[in-house]
Amino acid sequence: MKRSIRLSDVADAASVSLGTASNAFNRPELVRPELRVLVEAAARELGYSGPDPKGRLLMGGKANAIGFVPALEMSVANAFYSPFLRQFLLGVAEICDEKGASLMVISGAEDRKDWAIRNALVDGFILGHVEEVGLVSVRHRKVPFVVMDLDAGPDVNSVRINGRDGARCAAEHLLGLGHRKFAIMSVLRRRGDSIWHPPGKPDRQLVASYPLDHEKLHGYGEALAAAGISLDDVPIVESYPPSPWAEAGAHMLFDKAPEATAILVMSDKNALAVLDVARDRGITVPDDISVVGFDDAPDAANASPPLTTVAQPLIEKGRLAARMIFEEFHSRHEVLPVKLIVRASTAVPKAEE
Amino acid sequence: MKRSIRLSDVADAASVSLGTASNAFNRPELVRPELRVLVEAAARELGYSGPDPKGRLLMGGKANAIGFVPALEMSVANAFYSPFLRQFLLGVAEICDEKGASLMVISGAEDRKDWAIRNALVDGFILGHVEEVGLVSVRHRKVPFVVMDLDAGPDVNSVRINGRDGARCAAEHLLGLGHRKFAIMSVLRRRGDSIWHPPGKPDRQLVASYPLDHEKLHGYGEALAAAGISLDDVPIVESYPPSPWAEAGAHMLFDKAPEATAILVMSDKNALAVLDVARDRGITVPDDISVVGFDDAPDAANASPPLTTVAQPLIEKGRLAARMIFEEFHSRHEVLPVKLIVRASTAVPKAEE
DNA sequence: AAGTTTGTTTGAAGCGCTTCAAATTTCTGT
DNA sequence: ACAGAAATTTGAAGCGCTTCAAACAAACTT
Repeated sequence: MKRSIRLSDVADAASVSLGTASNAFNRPELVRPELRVLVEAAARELGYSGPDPKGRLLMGGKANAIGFVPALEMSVANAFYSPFLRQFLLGVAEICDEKGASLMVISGAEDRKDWAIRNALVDGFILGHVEEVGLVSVRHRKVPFVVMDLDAGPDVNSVRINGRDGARCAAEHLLGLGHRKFAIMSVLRRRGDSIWHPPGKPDRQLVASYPLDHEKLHGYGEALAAAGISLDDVPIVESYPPSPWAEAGAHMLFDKAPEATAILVMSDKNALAVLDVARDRGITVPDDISVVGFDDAPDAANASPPLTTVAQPLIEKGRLAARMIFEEFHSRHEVLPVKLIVRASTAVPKAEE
Repeated sequence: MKRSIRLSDVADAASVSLGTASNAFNRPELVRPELRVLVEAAARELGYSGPDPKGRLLMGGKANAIGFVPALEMSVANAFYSPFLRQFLLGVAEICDEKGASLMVISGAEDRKDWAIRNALVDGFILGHVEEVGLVSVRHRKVPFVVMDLDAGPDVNSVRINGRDGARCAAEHLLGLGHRKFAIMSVLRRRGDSIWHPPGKPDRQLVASYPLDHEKLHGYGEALAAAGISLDDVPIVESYPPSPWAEAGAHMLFDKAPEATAILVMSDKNALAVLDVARDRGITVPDDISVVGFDDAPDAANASPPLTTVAQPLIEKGRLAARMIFEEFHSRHEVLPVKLIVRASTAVPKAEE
């Protein structure tokens, strides 16, 4: 097959003009039936099977697909592996089905993500937890896009959850139970050893966390402040959630902050690791220590003990993001509410002995 | 923005030829540094940010993505919802990551699937459990593709599991335990009431099942035949796996074939429903009846009782399929082995009373 | 200084298709 | 049978970019 057959070949073979051949395929009602038959016959004869989408695309066509860009440190596989992303993408997929559009998970290791975004054949983007670099590339594409859990300026569509609120509720719940000694576990964004932030230093900064986690930190801080506790006096550990890093972080927590009676964790993945490590060390949850997570991951409810956590409407988040693309919203900012789900990993603190 | 800026505008502004401008972006080493800077300046000036992939594509470019086409009756959401597809796609995604390609889940309700395939901007296709119609469209695209669990002729790449083998093992396992009274539950492909195939009629045909399920049926038949039991004498029910259809099928089974001591189920989703219904009806598995599934879905191991099933290497299947696309295999047919996983849903039959 | 090389830039020819104004044919009504 | 309306068809102009042979320049040779 030296050169593939194209529409003009078919047109010639059927002795009609290129325009008519095109219509025969795309707007058959405009061409006389007998001619249409002629064109179809010629096409069959030549082994031609409908216009190549590549050509159509150029002439102002849509790709009929939207792209999802995973966070910088993630890959395509994460979309099918991470329960978090899966739920979110389920929501996105629902809307895609509704609109008849395909969903493309954009590949690309960190250094190629930029290239991938610039070259993806899609009509719009949903950006996972991007950092600046992704934003720059996607802006260049001049297609609608929306970012998740990030305020990237007033002109950038975004869908976020109210992390601050959720965190506040979580902390208030524990305070209400009587806890006064806390420790916080945040999410380290990239693979690496857990980072320890000892209490007592004012204005500590998280090292490599998602912007949303900074919000959560404020939320915790607010609630604690209202109870007269300064965030500065609470130890914080940042841990990369995959095993074994999360476990290492949990150990760090138990080792360096043995006095804490309650742990505020910013992700269920980390929280579940805390539960595991606690069990290994013979620490009973919630009798010895309370743990509250964030996200309400699918397995949080089945953990032992079932995890108290802050649920976020992942599917709804996905739906909303997708709608923003398809309906070409502008400067739209949605902040979704979260909800504290009390399960069995929290209880009143053990009486001082 | 009346008309978006294009490469030729930049070329003009920088007073260089279109070709040079193109090179400045794509093969900078070919153009003198000072000129390159000039072009870049002009681009920045005009707000132009790199060649539009649409243009590039036409000139023999790759889309840098492969497409996955879900079974006719499925949608994009299934890719993130069904544990089966998710595992499979995880394997596909791994290879995509390796190759730096994106993964597109092709949308399309039944009547638009054809259109979607013909217009998807991808370099190759992986076809879920397609029926003929998908095959026809994808063939037209003249790009590499591979079909799953289907022998679509010697010239069509395929990745399959050895369903016959798996089914045979499952049946042999039950025969080995001493079972002689069987019932079979197959997978109805489309939404609809369960279909009952009473025993005794020779040459019964499944109504709307996957080709793979026909293979499985043969496998069951082989094993039974070796034990002197004719497949014709085994009742069969076909059920659509989602709730509540599977449950209805299970009820049908218990109602119409109460004598069976063992149920051979062709999918874990259906098998889990059988387990549920049995519990509801006060039938104890495996004491009263044995159940064996197929696929080893993620929750099969956590069912109560844990389900005996035939595991298939889903991830590996995905990897293999993806590799076939990227490495442009021709006429390659891989048949992957399956493995019986004995758990607690099977036991020796209850002694006759 | 004429003849080679080597390094750059240009111009034009596509890639495969859609669109639309203008030209042509067919149909209506009388 | 004929003007005017309606239905079809045509031809040409792009869509935005890449490629490649040819043209040109500057740097070497002998």
